[in-house]
Amino acid sequence: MTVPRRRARRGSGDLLRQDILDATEALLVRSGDESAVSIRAIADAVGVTAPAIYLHFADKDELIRQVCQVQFGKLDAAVEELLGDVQDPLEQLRRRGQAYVNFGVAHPEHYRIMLMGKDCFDEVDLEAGRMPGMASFRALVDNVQACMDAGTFTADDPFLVATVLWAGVHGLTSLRITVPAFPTFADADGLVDRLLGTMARGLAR
Amino acid sequence: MTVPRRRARRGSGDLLRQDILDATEALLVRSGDESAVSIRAIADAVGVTAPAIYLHFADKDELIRQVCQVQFGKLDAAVEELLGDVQDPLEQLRRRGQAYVNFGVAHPEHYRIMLMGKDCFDEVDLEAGRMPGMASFRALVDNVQACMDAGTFTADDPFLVATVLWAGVHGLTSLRITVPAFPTFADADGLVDRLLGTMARGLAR
DNA sequence: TGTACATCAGTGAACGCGCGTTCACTGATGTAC
DNA sequence: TGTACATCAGTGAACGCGCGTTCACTGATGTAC
Repeated sequence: MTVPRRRARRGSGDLLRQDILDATEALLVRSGDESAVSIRAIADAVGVTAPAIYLHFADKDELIRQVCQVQFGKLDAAVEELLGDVQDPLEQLRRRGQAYVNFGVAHPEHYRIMLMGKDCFDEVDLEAGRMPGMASFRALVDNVQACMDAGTFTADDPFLVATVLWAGVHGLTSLRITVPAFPTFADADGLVDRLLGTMARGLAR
Repeated sequence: MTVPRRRARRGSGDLLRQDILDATEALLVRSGDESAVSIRAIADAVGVTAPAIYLHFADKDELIRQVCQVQFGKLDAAVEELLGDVQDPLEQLRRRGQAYVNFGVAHPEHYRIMLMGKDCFDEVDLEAGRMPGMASFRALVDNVQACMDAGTFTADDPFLVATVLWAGVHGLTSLRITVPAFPTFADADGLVDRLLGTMARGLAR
């Protein structure tokens, strides 16, 4: 254990809970993948023994899932922030894509867990339509709709169009994560623009 | 061990080698992911004890890598086969995309290992430009070039354009693998066509 | 045709390891009288 | 103000497990004489 932790005051047990979440995220960032992040390593990073984790989370799965949800929130925030006060819906779309890819490449391990792993989504959540990241997707759908309303895109099912756009941007993100050495990935930003430009042109009226 | 194996004749040790490769692939298909496929499970499936594996492969990594390479070959073959004798380069491109996605969705675990895992590519291979699947990508580049030559696409760097197309198709493939329950994935084939149609239109002259 | 011997495919048992999780416990903290 | 007690955050040791890998070996197969 790096440095043992002082015990929390009574009724303040939840402080540790937050620290566990933070430490788990930090370990995921550093060590790479989920299976490399053990309960013992997390406990050690927090300055506590392994069983203490179970005072705050039912099991490892629940802990990891919570971390994922937080990450989806951060992705959302990153995208919205880069949008700034841009009004043009097409430019919004472009920025959305850029922010998405940038986030994924900057947090490859989180992106992996969120969208490239197994059991990314709780079955219960899925069935109930409460998929994490769904809010973000809905914002994309609205953006596509705005492009159609503005006459920039041909009128079409915005949900389907958004899926296609998402696929493209996700494809670029995940390939940059798994095959970073691929030659054309050198000019990364250019590639996103190119992808979105191509798609926008294909969707244009 | 399900059913013990008869020992190979002298000089025929390589028979087991092939059986090990096959069994590993089969286990990957069934059980899902790499870490779930253990040396012991492989040996058991072949009808042999675990140490026997090491007579044919230096370690687990090498075994898995070999399986991956075989899979890349199969993906290649699947794509080329669906091409048939189509001449129109744009239609070729469309079929290429369809075959790619179909292969990925039909062999999700292999696709995972090939293009969604960590350490997909041997560093040595990468540095030498001998990336598995590179042959397949080059064929895509040629196809794009053909589209340009035919005047279907605007003249451009075919390598970059191929990257963008790959990203799109890979995105769709991998999302269908990780988030199969996503609503718009119901009409799977339609989605590939839509994606490729949009991109083709965006690249058109 | 028979026998001694080298080869080599494969075995059986064990190694050390790290994992998630459990369980009985300790001891600091706060509360009641 | 002091003391007994309940609470609860966290500990220490251990559980069983499956993993990749090693190592000394066995015994069938082929070969030389």
